[in-house]
Amino acid sequence: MSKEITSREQDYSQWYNDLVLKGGLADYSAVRGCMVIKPYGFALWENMRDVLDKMFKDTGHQNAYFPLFIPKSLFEAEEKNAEGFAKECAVVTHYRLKNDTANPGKLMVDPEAKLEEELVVRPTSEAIIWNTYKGWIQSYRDLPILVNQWANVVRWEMRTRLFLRTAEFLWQEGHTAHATREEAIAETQKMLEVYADFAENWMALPVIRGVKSANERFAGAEDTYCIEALMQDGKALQAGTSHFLGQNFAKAFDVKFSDRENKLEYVWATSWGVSTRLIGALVMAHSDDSGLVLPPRIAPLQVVIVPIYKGDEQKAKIDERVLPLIQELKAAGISVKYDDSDNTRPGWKFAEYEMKGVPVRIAIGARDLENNVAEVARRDTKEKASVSLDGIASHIKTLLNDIQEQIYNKAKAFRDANITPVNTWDEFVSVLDNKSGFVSAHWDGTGETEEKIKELTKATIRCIPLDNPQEAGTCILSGKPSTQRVLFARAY
RNA sequence: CGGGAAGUAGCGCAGUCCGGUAGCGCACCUGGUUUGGGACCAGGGGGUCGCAGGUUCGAAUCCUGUCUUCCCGACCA
Repeated sequence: MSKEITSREQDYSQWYNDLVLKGGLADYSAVRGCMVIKPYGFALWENMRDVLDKMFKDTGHQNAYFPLFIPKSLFEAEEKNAEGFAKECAVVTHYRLKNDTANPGKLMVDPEAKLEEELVVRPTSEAIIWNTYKGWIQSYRDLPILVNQWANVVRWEMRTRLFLRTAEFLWQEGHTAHATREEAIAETQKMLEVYADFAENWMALPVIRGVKSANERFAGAEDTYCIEALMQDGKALQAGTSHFLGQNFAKAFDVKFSDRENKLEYVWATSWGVSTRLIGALVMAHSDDSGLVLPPRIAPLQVVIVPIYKGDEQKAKIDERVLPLIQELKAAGISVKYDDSDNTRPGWKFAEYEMKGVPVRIAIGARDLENNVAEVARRDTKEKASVSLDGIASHIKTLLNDIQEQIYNKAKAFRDANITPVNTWDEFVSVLDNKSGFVSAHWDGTGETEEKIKELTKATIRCIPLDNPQEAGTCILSGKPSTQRVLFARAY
């Protein structure tokens, strides 16, 4: 089967779909808007999950698990949050099916099994968690509560895209409770930094740390912090969010604690999450027209070895040299696969592993053995080099680190080259239409202006960068005075 | 949810207008030759034509409904 990939230039959306499908990450399913994550894609997610999970635990968090279903009355308790999600909630109304007597062999919803109270399938878990926290918290001695859960959530999206926006997706959601405002804000910022660290150092994805405008804020939050990444087509993608929830949920669920002076106070809250959407970001940030390009630190498979031989005798000699090499690489903590299957030829394997984004390929043939070398090819640049078999394991280890760094540097150079400061409306529109990427511009700080800009250009404020330099200027649309630039972009 | 397109073997497609034995390439199986960028020869298997109704002697083909996907829009943390 030939697996041609649509080029980015020809059709960026189709290129993305081709990569996800042909790279073996995911498949469509029989359920509208829901995808099947295939073993290779799930292995990638597991690697990401494991790293993040360790980071959460290293910062004092513990995992727990809360129910998938949320009684409607709990869900609606925090009004803004409920309102924000209401339009995309799946709702369970019945608990039983029965045989359809009018239609033999078919089932129907049993009208007598209607639920007394409908259950909302969680689009996020603040409600059920804060309802639970009420029972866990009495005194300041019970705080902080630092809990995370790995879960699936459902948001009934109108238009879905593999990994980027699906009706059901996997994520983690951290939910913490604190005695003071300051501590909660510090937690929000700390977790944002964990996300940024993960994105940059593991996914090789440069991100901008920032705060959302009021319009883009999480429903029910006082402040939403985010990391924003730039894709190769110049569109921005929100890669993670961390919310300072103030006392909104504590008030909605009546969660109070006695402080040291025995005064009753409402608890301060945060929540933060990243999802399988990160896989979409990974694909779009690094890959090329030959397939996926995965950063070595989270690639499901770091090295593939392809033998090239004529006849069993040569194959045996190659095995003799390769098997110890595999042990050596594994001992160095490198994941490796020896693809000596005989049903495809080397050229096919080369193309296949390029499609799957395996960072390093080693090809070994009879000629190489004579010269005590192997051909080492790196996926990111497709450069090939002849490398001595003596000490090749340490060479590979260095190479993997180098690839990780190069991928990051390349993405960062692209990102930095696509943050364009503008001072006039004409420039603003022109950059969005002709260059795209982030546009750094003055904004008067009002929701009305932001909304108007969105209507006119489809660009939204992605974030107000943290540590943003303050400078006097005038809003590109309204001309009103502004104290700082913010980042606009068209986004996923 | 609106507009457009598509669904026929695992994948990519032809056949549909004009109803009459379901085809091609790749993949798969067997045997052989091969193996440094998607090998070749010979033989072989596999499809209730997305699903459900309808029209007809007869439906992949015509009609109705429905599901899934893609593109564009609306919506979206």
